[in-house]
Amino acid sequence: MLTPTTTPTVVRPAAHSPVRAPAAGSAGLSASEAPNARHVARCSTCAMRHLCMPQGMSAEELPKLEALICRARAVRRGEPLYRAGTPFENLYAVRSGSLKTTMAHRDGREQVTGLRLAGESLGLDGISSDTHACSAIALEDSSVCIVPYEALKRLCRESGTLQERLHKLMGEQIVREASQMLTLGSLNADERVAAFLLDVSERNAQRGYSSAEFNLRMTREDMGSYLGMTLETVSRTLSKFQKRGLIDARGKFIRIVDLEGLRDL
Amino acid sequence: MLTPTTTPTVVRPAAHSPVRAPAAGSAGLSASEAPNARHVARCSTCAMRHLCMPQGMSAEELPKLEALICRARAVRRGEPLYRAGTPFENLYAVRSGSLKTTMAHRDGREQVTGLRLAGESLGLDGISSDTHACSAIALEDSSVCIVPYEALKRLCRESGTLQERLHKLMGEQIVREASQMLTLGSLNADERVAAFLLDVSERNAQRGYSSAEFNLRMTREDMGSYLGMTLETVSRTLSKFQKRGLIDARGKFIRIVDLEGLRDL
DNA sequence: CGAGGTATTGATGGGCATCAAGAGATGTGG
DNA sequence: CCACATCTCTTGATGCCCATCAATACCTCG
Repeated sequence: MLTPTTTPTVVRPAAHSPVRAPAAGSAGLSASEAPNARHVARCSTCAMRHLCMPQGMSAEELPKLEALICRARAVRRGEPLYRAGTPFENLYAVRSGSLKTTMAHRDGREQVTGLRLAGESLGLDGISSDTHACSAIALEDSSVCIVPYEALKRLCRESGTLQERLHKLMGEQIVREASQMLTLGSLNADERVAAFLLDVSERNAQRGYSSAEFNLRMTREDMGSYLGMTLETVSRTLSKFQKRGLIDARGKFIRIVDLEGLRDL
Repeated sequence: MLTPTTTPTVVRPAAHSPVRAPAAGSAGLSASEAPNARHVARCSTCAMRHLCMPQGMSAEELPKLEALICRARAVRRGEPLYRAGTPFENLYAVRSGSLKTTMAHRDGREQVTGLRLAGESLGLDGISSDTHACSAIALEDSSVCIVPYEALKRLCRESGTLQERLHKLMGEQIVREASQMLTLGSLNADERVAAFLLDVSERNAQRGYSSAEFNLRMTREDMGSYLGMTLETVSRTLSKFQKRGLIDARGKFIRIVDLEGLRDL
């Protein structure tokens, strides 16, 4: 359902990336992105039937689902997919690229509350009040699948499998956020940065990308904001990890050298 | 649905509370708790039809819903309603009393991740993996309504209203947790404590209790854990607020004197 | 190439953790 | 009902982690 039509077999090399991540895995799905059809593209070779409903959805339900989700939208780096305060209509799944979610305090202070990588879902923050509580900003030129919420809800009433998927998706976000509360509330700077790197690594692995190296498109400031610390402390911590031989960081490209070492912080 | 059969008109005086909170509001619902029927009690005078589905549920759907939810469970202070790692089967709604949710880090460090007051729901942390990610511990002798999740899911497919309610409930938790991430990541000690007091105050108001004064059954340590600081800092901060005339705190009983003052921190 | 955003590294100070001691609250058993 | 043990809270003294300020180097893109 909210698994997008992305290409988990290939680590998309970043424009201007100093180092290229090698391909990893091989799920045998062909890419389907149409980078030139900018704002609305059909997911024609949509791999949905493989990716979205792995656990048995009846044959008659499938076409409805595909009809629902087969729209895509491109978002340029720095641009919002949606803004806090705007009406909630759609859920999204990241097809390619990555986005950050941010939330603002009453006084205007803004904080990064989440990072969404290719294959992950987006927009659940709008369900509670029909208005988005967060903004979603592209960290690089990205593409998302659009899932109209009202239509999805209707489908969920017809398909228990789909309902189950949606519930799990929400449940996962609840647990992920609680876990981030732990990070922010209990860990020191080193532990926070390590936890973050391990989290991204693991999520990459889950989507079929490399768990050992990746391009983190967030700035140090974004990371700091997400981790409740300053960009300087993030930078210092990464340098320290580098000196200790835990990671190999060159700007936004990060290679994890000693996974266990990071876990043992 | 997950609004329990509680009595929002009366502030239940705490045993051993030095000060009694006055009654507030008057929704005209009679209390229905049976404190002696310890472990399983029928919510016989269940006020569900008033509280749970305020936004139009069809007459034929109601009986099913009542049949589903009409079980209660008592939890003694300090006892778990459920523990992290145990199988997920039910959602809960707090009928009376209050509970904290806690989550443990890999190394065993435990942190309070939430506070649930009478009228609030509990257990969503189990949906994602069929296993609870958090533990729920009673802060005082409490009573909860039990809502079997599988049965609820089935009902949600028959009733769009119910489906909507469940989605909103999950969405609200997602936003609430994101908001707590802001608190932990961006605010200093004073601001955190103020934000917490204001949050509890507002939630009390929403449920028909007093927003100006309440018994916070958490210890200073629980509060500190929830707010990412030490119990000493919590205590100092409350004392400081007291000196400034912002609150009147006597142990666990707290009266908010200057709401605006707290907001303006 | 040059400008603006981004990252690194150093020096300094403050906010909050930590350690400590004592007062108060709570629950129990005689 | 009181005495005692235990938990909880308050307040003080000290030190450390990380924010802040600052300067420079580095990317990245027009």
